[in-house]
Amino acid sequence: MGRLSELDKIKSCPSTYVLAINDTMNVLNGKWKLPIMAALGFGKKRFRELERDIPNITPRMLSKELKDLEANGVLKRTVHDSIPVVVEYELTKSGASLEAVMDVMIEWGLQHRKTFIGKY
Amino acid sequence: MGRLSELDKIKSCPSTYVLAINDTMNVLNGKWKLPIMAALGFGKKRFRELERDIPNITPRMLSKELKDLEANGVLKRTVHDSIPVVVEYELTKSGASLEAVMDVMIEWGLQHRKTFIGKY
DNA sequence: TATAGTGCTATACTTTAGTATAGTGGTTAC
DNA sequence: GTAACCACTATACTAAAGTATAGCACTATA
Repeated sequence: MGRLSELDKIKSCPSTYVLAINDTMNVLNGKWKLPIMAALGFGKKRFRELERDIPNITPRMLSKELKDLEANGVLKRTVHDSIPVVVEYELTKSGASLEAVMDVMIEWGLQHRKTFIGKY
Repeated sequence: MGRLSELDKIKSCPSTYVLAINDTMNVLNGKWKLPIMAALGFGKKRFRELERDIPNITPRMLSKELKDLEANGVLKRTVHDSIPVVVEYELTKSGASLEAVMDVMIEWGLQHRKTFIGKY
């Protein structure tokens, strides 16, 4: 109840909730963030692993997007001080919680494609 | 049950579900689509009304984004053949159903901002 | 008939996002 | 010692997204 009415309160003010939605969308913005998050959904991975798992991504973009995602607190970069160094990337709790958001996006996307292809 | 396992099946294949998520994100992509959808959340509006309600949008962008949104089937453009003509834009059923997706984005966005500001 | 509003479009430009290609400094395997 | 792998960075470019400014065809109002 308290939760629902809080959401309702926010939704009565577009400029506020547009900000909140933008916060969410910005985390996944661009061509490569989603594939990266998806690749990390199965567990921690190293830089070169990600580069191989995500077709056509360049190291430049991978590096940049990993930094963005880390800055947004949805993934964590760990440097193991072994020799040679091993660098691993994994989702944070916040990043993992994005899965719930992605789930509803998957459902809407599939539904939309169904009704859409039917019409046109 | 059938629904949940369908989602699970899709989620086991990243290339498929990344597509579905992209379908959803593309509908709201760019700087202006979300503000437009938000403005139409309260009911039908005319072109100039939208232009006034959305700060700093240019008619060029408004026109372009309205076309995109219409092409994506989330809003409908109606020309009333009165004199002078009145053009109205409103959400379709599909567009209105996006609200559920936006709701979870609002919740994640707010939660994320809370934990995030706490940390940095 | 001049002024203002509606619903746009056209042209030119800037800014941001993404690509292509090469290279660095370290490590290990042959 | 040279070839190859790791985790990137640097430079230069192209393409896409967004902005600025002006204008058009129409109607309504004074």
